[in-house]
Amino acid sequence: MLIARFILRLLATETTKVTFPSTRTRNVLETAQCDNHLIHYFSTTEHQRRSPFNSIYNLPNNKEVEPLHAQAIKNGSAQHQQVGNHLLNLYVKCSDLGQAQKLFDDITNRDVRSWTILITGFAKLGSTKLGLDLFAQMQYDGVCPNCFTLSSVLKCCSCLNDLRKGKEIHGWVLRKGVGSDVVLENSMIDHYVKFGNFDYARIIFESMSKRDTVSWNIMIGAYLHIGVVDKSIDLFRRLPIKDVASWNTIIVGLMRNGSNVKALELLYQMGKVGPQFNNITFSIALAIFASLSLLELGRQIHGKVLRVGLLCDGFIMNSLVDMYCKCGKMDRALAISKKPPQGYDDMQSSNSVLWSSIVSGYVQNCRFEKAFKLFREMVCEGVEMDEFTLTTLASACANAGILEQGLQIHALIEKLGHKLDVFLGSAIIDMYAKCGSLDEARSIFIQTDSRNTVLWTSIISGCALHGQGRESIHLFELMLKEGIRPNEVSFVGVLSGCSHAGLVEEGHAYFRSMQEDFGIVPGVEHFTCMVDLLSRAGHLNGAEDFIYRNGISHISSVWKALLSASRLHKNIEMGKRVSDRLLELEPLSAGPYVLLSNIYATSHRWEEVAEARSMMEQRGVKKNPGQSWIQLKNQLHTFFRGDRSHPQATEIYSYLERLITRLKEIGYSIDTDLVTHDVEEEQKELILGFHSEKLAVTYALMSTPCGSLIRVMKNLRVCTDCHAFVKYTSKVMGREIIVRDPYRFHHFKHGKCSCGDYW
DNA sequence: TTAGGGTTAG
Repeated sequence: MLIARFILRLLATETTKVTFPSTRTRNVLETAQCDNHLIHYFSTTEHQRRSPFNSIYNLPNNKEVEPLHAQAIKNGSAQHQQVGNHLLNLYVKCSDLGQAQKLFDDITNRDVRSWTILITGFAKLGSTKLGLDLFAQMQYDGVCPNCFTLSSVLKCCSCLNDLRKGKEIHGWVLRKGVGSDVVLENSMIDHYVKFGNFDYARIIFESMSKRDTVSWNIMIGAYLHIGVVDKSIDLFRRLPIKDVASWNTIIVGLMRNGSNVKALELLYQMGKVGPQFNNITFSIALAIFASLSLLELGRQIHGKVLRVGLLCDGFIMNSLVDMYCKCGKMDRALAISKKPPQGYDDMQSSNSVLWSSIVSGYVQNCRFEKAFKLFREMVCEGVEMDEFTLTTLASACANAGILEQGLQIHALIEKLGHKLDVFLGSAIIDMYAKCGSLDEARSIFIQTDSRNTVLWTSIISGCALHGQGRESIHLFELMLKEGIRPNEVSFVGVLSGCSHAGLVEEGHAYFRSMQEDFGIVPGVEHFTCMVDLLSRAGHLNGAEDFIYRNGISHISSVWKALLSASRLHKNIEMGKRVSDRLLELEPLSAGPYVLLSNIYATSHRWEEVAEARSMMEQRGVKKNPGQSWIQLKNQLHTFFRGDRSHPQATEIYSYLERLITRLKEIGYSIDTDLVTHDVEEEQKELILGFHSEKLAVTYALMSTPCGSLIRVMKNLRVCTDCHAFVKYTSKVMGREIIVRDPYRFHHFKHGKCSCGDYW
């Protein structure tokens, strides 16, 4: 109901109008009577330039300004202050700083406004160093700056991270008694906010004799920036006149603080009682709908955007594409992205955002091959590869487990000279960890200089993934020592580390500390880790008790963990009870049936095995087939259980048979308990012999040089027989073998596995 | 003063 009313209101709204040039500017020109062409320019083009949404479209083009300039030179008025300043303004507005500088040098009687226009131009267009140089020259020339000059100079200081210079300006203002000017005071507040000097900002805000909406908006934004959501909402409610920027600021700030639903509520309120939406509001609305996967509302905005002719706005278009990608509608996203935006000021960057959204969309939808194909196209078309795109690509390599491609992405990052910020750093650490190179992940971690919670969590989880529970704990403690506050994911990392290494006591302690010291309410993942920890360590009854005590018996993942451990510890009674519970919760998932039949098979209760299998068939539940893959020389080789489709299948099977004979000589015996069908011993041996990881390891042994590392990826957990098989193989063949299953890594070396047979 | 794409999880 709320949403429906919201949409109705939204569709009825009109949008803010912005015109250029302002009436004031036009009057200046008219009174100056400087040049017929200039007056003609403004009087005839204003209505043509009018666009309801964005001043970008109202900006002049330098091809239009140049004839005006030429005419003014002809009339001898260009070097005069009034006309000169106005032309200067036009050049700045069309971003032609070169011409602006030339003209500035030509103006004979420059006043404070001439200096200010150019300094403001430098500040707005990012040439902040030049802005400060010009300010120094202005002071040298003895020209006294006004409030507008100082405001732009402060902006330059903020961009250049020059807090000292900003403070100098502040001191200068206090000494000279420039007087209270709201624009200047706003800039000072903004400057201090950007440097995290929140107290200074608040002192200035509270001492202001007159505040405008901008002053309030900056403070609201500042509170949101430091995560003080309640205070920002309080300030927003007290704000007497809320303009469109006030609403946009609070809504986008809530979204960035993770309060998406609250942001949605305020957006609804804005539609009901607030000002008309502008293009920024639409962009924010699309981002909210994207993050909440509200496709229908996103579509409504799309319709509105089309009706008001906003689709050509680069920002809006990118937001729309991203919304469709995040809602899984890649075709819609691609269709929109085909139409290039018009009148956009930074095509290169906009294009990069667009490609990045689509690559990210493919990664989120697990279409890694498509993502890499797009990446290759981006390289061919010379699209700028920024940190955003590269982070997404690193994440794709991590999820697909393709180390070779990951190495290429890392090399590209270094070639382009990108610094590993927290995002890129975390993604690269995660990529190396998930591709099996924990040492490399550690070395990258050591090299990073700015580390936040996510970056620390990436390496902690990486260690857990490789079964290095002690190392996970060590890093977690180091993180605490450095004053970095763990979040809920950090605890999943350290708990799963404890679980993989059998560290029961430590796991319990962290689970308590998470709630008591950090106030984090345990979620499904934490509970699952705890049940896993307890049950794998053999405390099956304790784990079941934990489930009921914590009121989590409706969560299927905790029962799955317990069921898996019941099989590991061959506890049939528990296995039966747990699988019954699990089948009630998830009647259509294959896992419980397979685990249950495995439990019965372990005790040779073939009737029950058959019963479980037939129940599965009757309900139309299909088991996900076991699959392993390896990458050799840029080519993926995939194997299924009993697969004979590989061109070298005959050689692989004969090699495998010979290998098994050799392994048996040193003590390997096939664990026939694992076979889930009631078949003859010899037949069971054959079925086990065909498990996909055995085929993949065998093919790797045949195709790679002696002594080289073998990496195998697997979609299901490794069975105990294959685990033993790979252990013996690593000993007999003198090879290091890494197997990645969906939950962790196994490093096999000299006949031992890094998991210590505990997985 | 406000807008778009990025990282960690049984």
